[in-house]
Amino acid sequence: MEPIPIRHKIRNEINNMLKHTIVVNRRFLDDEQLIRSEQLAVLEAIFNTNVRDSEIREISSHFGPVLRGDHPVHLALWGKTGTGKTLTVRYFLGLLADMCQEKQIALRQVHLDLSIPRPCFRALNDLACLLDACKHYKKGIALEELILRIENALAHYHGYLVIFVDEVDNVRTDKDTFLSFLVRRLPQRIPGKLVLVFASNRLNWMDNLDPRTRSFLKVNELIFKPYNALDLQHILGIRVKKALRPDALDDGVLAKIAALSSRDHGDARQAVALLARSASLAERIGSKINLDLVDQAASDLERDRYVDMIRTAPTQLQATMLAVIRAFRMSKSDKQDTGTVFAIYQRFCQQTGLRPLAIRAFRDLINELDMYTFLRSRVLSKGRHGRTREIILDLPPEIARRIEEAISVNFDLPLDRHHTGPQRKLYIPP
DNA sequence: TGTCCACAGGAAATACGGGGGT
DNA sequence: ACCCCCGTATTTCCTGTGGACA
Repeated sequence: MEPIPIRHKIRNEINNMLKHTIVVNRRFLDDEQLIRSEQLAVLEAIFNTNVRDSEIREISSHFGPVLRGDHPVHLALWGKTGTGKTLTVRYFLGLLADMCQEKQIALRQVHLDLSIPRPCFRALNDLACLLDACKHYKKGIALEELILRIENALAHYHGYLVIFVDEVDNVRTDKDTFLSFLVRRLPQRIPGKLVLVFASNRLNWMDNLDPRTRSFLKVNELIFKPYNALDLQHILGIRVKKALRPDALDDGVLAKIAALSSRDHGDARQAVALLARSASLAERIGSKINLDLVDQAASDLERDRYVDMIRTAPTQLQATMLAVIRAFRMSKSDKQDTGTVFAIYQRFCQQTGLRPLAIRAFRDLINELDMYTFLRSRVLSKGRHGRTREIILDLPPEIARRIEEAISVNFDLPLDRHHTGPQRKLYIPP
């Protein structure tokens, strides 16, 4: 007698869900799941609404001379994340490669993606891999050796070589070495025609560069403006058409998503993510996507961003964050200083067996948390009572609680008492 | 006016572990 | 197997400092 009602229940449940299906084709809400041709189709649809028209025209005229056999100067692109630099350039370079092939012009293009920060060494290593010059090394090989291998790999190539350096300013240690190699040394050592394309999200990334490199660097600059609400509406509209049922949206939902996204970043990827999240919330409660759901989705996304970040962060950074949270919980004051938080951190280390860091390193961790907006801090002098960094935690309590949870889970696991493992930098989701 | 607190944060030194060369 | 080099994380050492208080 038991199984039948359950079967009914399940059947009802599923039917109910199907009835409320909003997402017809989920893949179009997530670029990662699209195959290349679909990505290009979406991209072309976007370009066809004239959204990145002027930028494409500029890039075309920059590279046009290649088809005549001329050698264009380098190109520097500036624009915030999610303004389509990467996609536009890759799309364009793919097209250019095709055209060159038709005309029997040798052109090789590589995409050096530095979207996660890495030191000069890693960056060069990646480049070497892209050029099939060597395998991936972790350490232990001299920079000079890497450079020689890259040069050797290109020693007999006479055509064009376009290197698209994505997010240049993510080269942390020794950006000068990296760029001076690309800009000054490489062109002189290889017979091919080198064209560099730099993309960056800081306008002034060239300012604090070795002056010798800068004077060597002849570039054409191009700025990608953040998408405005209207552009975003176009972009979202295309996704909606491909992914959702036609009547799934309330009036004004698209406009609201576009407005929210353009207000605080103008990032198309985040706008699409917000749409996707709203859709899945709507599906769960079986309604259309309405304005309230958009708000809720926005706050969910923010929460997830923090929690994901802290979960993938190095152990010591997690411990620091936990110490900060505990400090606030214990004192009820809305301000804390480095000393007190450090004491709490040390006690925490004692309890869990984590090897405590010295105060100097701890201060750097606090700064890192500040950078990623887990907290706010500023140096403050209290006269006789010394000077300290005042720490303010202004995360919504709900988010703070989730963060604490995520960290605690991590520390419940048995710990390596002599943990001295290398500290990874915080992973920033693209 | 000078003192002195309680740190900030730069620089140099050290520790560490991977990896090539032999 | 051994040595040495390298990049990176962390420590040690150090100088600097805004302003309340005497």
